[in-house]
Amino acid sequence: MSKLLLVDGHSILNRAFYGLPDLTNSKGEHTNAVLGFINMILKVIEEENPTHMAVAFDLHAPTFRHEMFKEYKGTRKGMPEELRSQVPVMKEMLQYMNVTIVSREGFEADDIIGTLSVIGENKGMDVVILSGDRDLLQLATEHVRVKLPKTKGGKTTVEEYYAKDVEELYGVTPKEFIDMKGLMGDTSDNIPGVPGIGEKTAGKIIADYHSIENAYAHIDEIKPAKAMNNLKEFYDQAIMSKVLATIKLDVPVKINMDDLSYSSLFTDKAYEYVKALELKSLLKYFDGADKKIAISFHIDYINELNDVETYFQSLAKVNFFSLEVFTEAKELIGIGVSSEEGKASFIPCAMFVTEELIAERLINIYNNNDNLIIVTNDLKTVLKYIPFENKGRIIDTSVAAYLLNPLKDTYSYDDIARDYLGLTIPAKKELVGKEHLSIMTVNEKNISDYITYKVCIPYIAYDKIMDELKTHEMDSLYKDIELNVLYVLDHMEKEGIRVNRNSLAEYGEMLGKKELEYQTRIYEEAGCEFNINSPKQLGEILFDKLGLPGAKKTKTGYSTNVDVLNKLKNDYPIVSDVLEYRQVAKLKSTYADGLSAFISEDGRIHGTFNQTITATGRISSTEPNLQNIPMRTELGRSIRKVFIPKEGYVFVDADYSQIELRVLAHMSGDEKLIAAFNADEDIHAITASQVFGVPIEDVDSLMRRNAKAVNFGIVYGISAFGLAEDLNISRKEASDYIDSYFATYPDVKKFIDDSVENAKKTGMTKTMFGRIRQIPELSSSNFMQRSFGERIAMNSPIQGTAADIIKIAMIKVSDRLKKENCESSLILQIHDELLIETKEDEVPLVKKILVEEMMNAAKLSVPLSVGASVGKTWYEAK
DNA sequence: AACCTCACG
DNA sequence: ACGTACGTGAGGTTG
Repeated sequence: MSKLLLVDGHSILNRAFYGLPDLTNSKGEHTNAVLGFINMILKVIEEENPTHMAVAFDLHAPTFRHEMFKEYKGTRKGMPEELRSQVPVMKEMLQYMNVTIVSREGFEADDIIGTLSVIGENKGMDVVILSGDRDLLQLATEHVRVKLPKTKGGKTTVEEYYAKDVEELYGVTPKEFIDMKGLMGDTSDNIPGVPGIGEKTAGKIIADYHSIENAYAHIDEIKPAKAMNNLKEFYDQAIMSKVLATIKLDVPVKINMDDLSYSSLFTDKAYEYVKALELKSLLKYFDGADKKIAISFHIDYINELNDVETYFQSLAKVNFFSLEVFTEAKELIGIGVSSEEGKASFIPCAMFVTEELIAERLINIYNNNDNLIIVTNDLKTVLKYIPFENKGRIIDTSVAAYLLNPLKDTYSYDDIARDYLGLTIPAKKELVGKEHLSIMTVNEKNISDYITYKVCIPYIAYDKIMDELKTHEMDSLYKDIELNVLYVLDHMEKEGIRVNRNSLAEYGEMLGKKELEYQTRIYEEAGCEFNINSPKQLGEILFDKLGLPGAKKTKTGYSTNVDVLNKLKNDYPIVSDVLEYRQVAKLKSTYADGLSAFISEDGRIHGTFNQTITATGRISSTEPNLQNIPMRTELGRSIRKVFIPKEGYVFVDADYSQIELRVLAHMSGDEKLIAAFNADEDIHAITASQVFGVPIEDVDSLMRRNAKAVNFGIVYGISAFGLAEDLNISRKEASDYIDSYFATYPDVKKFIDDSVENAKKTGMTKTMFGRIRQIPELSSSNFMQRSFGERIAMNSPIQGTAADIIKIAMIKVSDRLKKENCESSLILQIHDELLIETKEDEVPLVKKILVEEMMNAAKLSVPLSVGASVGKTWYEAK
């Protein structure tokens, strides 16, 4: 079956332009729309496998009936030059890519697409139309499908419509859709329609009467009366609107379908042009073809114990190999090794080849060859099965790739291959999908491919990725901090934290009772039963049924968050009950019930600490999240009583005081802020005293509260709006606070200005220890996005440096515990806090180690203050 | 899957 | 005019 792909050129280019951040190459040419367009059609081509393809463009600048008009009409500035310049570039690129461009004097792209779709359909082809313009929905039939890409929150989803889908959505057929448009009009397309008839009424009328003409014939039946009268009066205008809205299907295109037959886009000429435009991310498609041929992948299975032993003997002689573990439900299925480009060996874990044997042999090999370097893409998981000692000779490519670009969601082998080798390798999901990975399935073609790629890619990518780290001056950050902290995290995960199961269950029951009490009261106060957990239902009860004031809207309905409810709670008992209910419901579901599901057989919770998630360099914690255990309210905080040390042990907990503000003082070099910290007093009070110019003893609680909010604001990337929101004051007042803050600490002002300026110049921020974070938002043409980028530029160096420092502290603490032969273990990190399960007789030593190593983790121009305390539960130790 | 809400630093 | 404080993860509802 042949398939015709028709692309609405201007419309898709337009979508790409507004959907992507501005992108310029070294010659200053804007290229985002071209890049987005190509990516879009590549994706569609991959999905659809068309046999024929054409792109339609309007011959002149788009006319009134075109989508693009909508976009630039809004600003009344015409098509932005950044986009205009990309139109001829795109056309040229398409020529090089063997894609036929169809344009015709006097006709719009819509009309050409409509005509071609009819021709294609008549020839018995499947037709796919790609456009950003909903008007093209009128072209949908049983065999013509319209694809509408939508960008929502940076992600592109594609809606697809056959005729029946249009009917389902609008209740009218695609042909009737034109009549509907004739009635409702379209201001952005200059289609007047009938006044007073909107989408709803139009849809209903056309659903009932199927055309404007027929509706007019039954004009007396039309409801509501307003619509009837207006249709009477504006009938001619309605008919004219219908004509305007109708896409022509009979353009004399003089195109032979054979001319549109699809062939590879990746021609030599296209390659040259892509290179000239510096569309780096596209080069892989051209390179990819070459490299795929250059590297052939192969896998061997080594099953028998004898062969395995022989293999390990040979492995002991090489100085470099990659290693991956393969597991199912936490059980080791086997290991994969590559010591030659593209060649993988798989050793299944079965019979005499036990997990222990594999681990023992590999550790031996590692320990007996000081020149050996092992590379893997997931070292922390490897360590769970093969507990290598940290000798600094095992490299984790995923952590390296994270340092090079911390903004990505995943750093799997396919990501590494794409980003560092320009290779397109199928992802695990494509190869394995939901299939079970097990000893039984490892020989299946798709699964053995998966194993091969996963094992081979780190081996091949190692050089490139280490080079990149050097180029970005992050080799020390990587080897001295990240690779070491990885072992600490591994240790923390293995240790876990002990939880008192019974106390946790009791805590949950207590919350359950409270939850029920509040629920009953709320139902009474509301006069009906409803789902309090549903913001939608709650909002309707509070603001519609009970008519409470202060309703704020979110995208989907009323906002019912704490800020809104807190303002109402004193006047309305139901609101304070809802707040209480929310609190206990949260504590019960997330913490009491949530945590108990994670308690292992050993009575401990072994969470995961993620090293490659955050944009700033912090660690994150999942399954469960042990970094957001309640603290701020007494009821919540009391859950910390169920976290207990093992027999003969206690907890020692230490945290940094105001580490981010101290980092700010150091990085900005602001004398006065540094002096404030050297005074070793309440920093918010001193700030208040300095900003408001009063002696510290005269600082009242309001002044301190304001100063504290400004301090936070500075760290978050100050904005008058945000501060005003937080303090519930006007923007003017907030702005005055900020001004006086900056007047007091001029070098802080200079520092954050420099941070933003530098980030705009380089596209990224850097921490004291060289950790980078790209900020694509900074080059956005969207004000909000750009402002967000600026705040990120202010915050990331500070939050990131603090993250670097605590990572250093973790390594130093952990090393020191080992050096002093302690049996105590670091078990949790909560951003500025470390928790050590401490053997009772080691308490004084552990306390000393924690405070010393945390304080000495970095040398700043202000002291790093650390507080430590001891307790029989986490609750007591805080 | 998207959204809201809320727990932590 | 734009309409948000920075960084996370999890549970619940809803479409």
